Amino acid sequence: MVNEELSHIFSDVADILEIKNENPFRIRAYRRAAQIMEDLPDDAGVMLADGRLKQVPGIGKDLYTRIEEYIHTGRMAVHDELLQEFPQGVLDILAIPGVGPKTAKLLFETYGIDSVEKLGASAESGALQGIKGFKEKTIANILKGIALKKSIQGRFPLGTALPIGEMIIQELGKVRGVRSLELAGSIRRRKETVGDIDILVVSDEPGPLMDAFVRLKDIERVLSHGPTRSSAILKNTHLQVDVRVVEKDSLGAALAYFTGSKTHNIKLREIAVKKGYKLNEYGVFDMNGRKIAGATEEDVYDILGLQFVPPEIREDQGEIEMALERNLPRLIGLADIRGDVHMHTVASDGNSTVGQMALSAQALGYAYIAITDHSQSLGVAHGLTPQRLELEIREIEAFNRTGARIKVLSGMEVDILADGSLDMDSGMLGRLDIVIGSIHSGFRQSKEQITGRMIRAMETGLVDCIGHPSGRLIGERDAYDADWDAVFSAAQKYRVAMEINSYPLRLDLTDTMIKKARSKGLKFMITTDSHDPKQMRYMNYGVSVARRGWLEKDDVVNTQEFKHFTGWLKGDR
DNA sequence: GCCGTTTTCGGCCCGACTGTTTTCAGTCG
Repeated sequence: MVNEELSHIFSDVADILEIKNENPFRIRAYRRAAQIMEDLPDDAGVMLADGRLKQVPGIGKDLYTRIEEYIHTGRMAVHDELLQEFPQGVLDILAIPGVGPKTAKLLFETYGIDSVEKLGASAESGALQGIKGFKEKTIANILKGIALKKSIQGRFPLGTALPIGEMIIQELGKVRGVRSLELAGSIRRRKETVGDIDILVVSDEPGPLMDAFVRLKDIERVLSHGPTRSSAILKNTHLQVDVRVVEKDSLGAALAYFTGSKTHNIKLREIAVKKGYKLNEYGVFDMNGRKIAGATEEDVYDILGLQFVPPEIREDQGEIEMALERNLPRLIGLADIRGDVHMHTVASDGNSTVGQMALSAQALGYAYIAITDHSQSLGVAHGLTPQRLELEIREIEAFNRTGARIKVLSGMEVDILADGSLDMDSGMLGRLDIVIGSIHSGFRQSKEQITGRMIRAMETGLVDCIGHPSGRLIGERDAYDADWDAVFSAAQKYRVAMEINSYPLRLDLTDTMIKKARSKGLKFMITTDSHDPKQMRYMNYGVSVARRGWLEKDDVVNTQEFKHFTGWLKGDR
């Protein structure tokens, strides 16, 4: 994906400029560009072609030209030239925790160390002894950093990090003197992957709290241990956890600061400066240094003249401008979901019966669910033949006669076959309350094939919703290469909803694709795709993604009460 | 390198921890 390539290149350029001790604001411009490329709502090449790239804030004349150059030639001269001066190995060294630009430069220019391997060998052989600023601890830290880097590859899925963060919060909550604990950082923004876990604590006894944290049994290594801030690496996952103690009357400012995103924060600070204030993690201060806000996040946003911005959309994607106009969307919440309408039973690859799934959903407060087992071509999942689907429909009808409060809809997650046809005869599908069409095979088809395939499925008029539309699995499989403009336009034409699949490794559609789909007027269904009653709890992940995609209650069909939801399914769209 | 109802030049966000420093630089978030 060209956006990721550009992000890496800009990040490399920023790194080398930093090693060269260049103008820090020029470096920041490149860093920001790297972030912007990652968050772009569409392919940079497409946005270049249709003129939208020119409008992107933070991409000025120079950066625009460089992006253009890369898209047309596959290279960027400034990047190539800088790599001539400082080879890739130096950038790898810079990526080691504890090694910054100054150290990398010194090691390379004075000692010719241009790879992590050489650095490791020099550290072990004692060759680094005697270099100014290098004593035993520094050298030991470099070796630890190299080992750590090897063990940590990339980011962690939200579904991994969030439960761990909540578990640590629970543990630390038992420590004497603790008044409140909050997750901050990208985990609070509910980004689909997170780099680390940030926790803020208000405590009457910070010292013991910090001691308790670094002694947690799940901690493998303590990186730092101070009176107000400590960092450690967890066993097994090698996730980094940062804990900070803040004063009660600074909690709001600290939450805002440590929740980020970085670009959102910088904008907030700029607004503060324009008003003659100073904003830091302790509060908002007037020109006399008097604190005028900080206890709650609401106060901080309010005194800056902004509407409160929900954490999930603090990505500097226009939310600050809208908050200034008090025009933010009212984001959907978990409590708005009335029914979970994509789940499996023992009939295909689930592990519970219709009744068990239904009663579990009822306990969660839902008014309705839909049973949507797989179709027959998905042999590995024991997909249903028409005869077995017939039996399942009867089983659902029988459950609905038991007098249970919850209503069960009959449905199917029918495979969209390689040619775009559906894996079940249309007569059967027509009898069902809800049909989700999904792709489970032929992921590597060409862009034209995949796009045409999805559109043909929608043209049948039998599909209510496209399941896990992009097909991506976080960290395992990229989204299909489809023409999403064409797919979403077809979905709009045929009034087909897009699923937001809450399964933690899917989270599909993604936040940026949701924004794009919504801009075409599409509706959504947030579902869990549960194969077990426990998995119904994943709904909060899907809702988080929807919030990151700026969705409101009315954008999501399964927020409607039963009568209206079934009305929508019957064609009242 | 970006950006602009005060500016096309001169601004651009802020603090904690570590290690080695006897007063601070480097790194990180």
